[in-house]
Amino acid sequence: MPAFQNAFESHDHAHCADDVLARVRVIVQKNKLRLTPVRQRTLEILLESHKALGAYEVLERLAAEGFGHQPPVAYRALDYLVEQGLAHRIRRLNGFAACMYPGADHEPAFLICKSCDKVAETKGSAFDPALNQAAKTHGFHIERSNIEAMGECASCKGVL
Amino acid sequence: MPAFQNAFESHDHAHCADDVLARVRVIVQKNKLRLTPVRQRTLEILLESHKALGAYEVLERLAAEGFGHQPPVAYRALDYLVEQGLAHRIRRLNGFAACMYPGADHEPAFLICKSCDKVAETKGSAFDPALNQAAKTHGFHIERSNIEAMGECASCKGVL
DNA sequence: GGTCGTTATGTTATGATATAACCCTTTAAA
DNA sequence: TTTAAAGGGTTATATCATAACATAACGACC
Repeated sequence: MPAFQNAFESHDHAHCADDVLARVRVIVQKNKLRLTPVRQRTLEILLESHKALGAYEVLERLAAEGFGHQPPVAYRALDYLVEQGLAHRIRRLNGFAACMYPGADHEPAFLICKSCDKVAETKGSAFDPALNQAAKTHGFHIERSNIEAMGECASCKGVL
Repeated sequence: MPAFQNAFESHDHAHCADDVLARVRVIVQKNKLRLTPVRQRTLEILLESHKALGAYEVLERLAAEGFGHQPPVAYRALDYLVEQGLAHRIRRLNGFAACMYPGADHEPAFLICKSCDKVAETKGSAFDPALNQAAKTHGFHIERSNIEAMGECASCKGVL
């Protein structure tokens, strides 16, 4: 498993997505998750691109495919995926993205390209050292953390 | 200037806030910022506590003090402060907090206590090493980044 | 195989957050 | 002192998210 899933370079995306799905299947088995049809499709929709999707975008897709038409349908599926570590919330974009390292139990970090809107995930091995140090010193217990970095990817830099 | 502003321990907050304001005054002078009444008050309101405030909470306060009553009043003041580096947006909380290190040009990192809702800012010296490395390797140019860590502060851990 | 508590999925309605567009006033610079 | 730019107020609306409730599906158990 690579340490960095480069969403920005062109790649065999079908393989890329299938690879994630294959790992998801293992986790589903192992943890006895109930990856129901809505949830499965929601994850697949997220995996179609490396962009973060808003809940309402996902909802549109789900509705078109015969699932419910109301916001909670999408939010529930998305929240479930996030809880199970199969997706992440990208707060800066009010959106969601499939986790590229399902099962790896990591603190996610994201590179977000302001030009093409794509999102790449890195699997940070641990909490940021400086932050971790500060937390330790003052007795703060970190449960979860995430990093969102805005910038521009190589492809877009070349274009502009 | 300390490397970590501990919002969670009891402290002389009036001094703490005044200290920040004093540094802000220097920056305002140096950069010829227009810290108008709404903006100044908005910053002061943020500085009253170590909690992140929603735009509508700020708005209520401003309205009560004779400023405008509509959302853009608060959002404009808050956005200005963020642009000038005098405040930060805490996305996880849909809120804003005064910057504790104005003028220090840093990538902020936050410890957010889930129990008392207070927010402490650390002045990360640079981008997260792992993320920075990934970005470099793939030619991604990071412009801004921030870290938001959820957890529980020492005071709240003691209580629970 | 029924039954029963739990989980899932759908609904309607509403809450919370954020911005667009417009108009007048203030500011600072020519 | 005119004038362009920035500020601050408004109304209206867009966008994002959840509360509360009803029915259906699941799965553990006797």
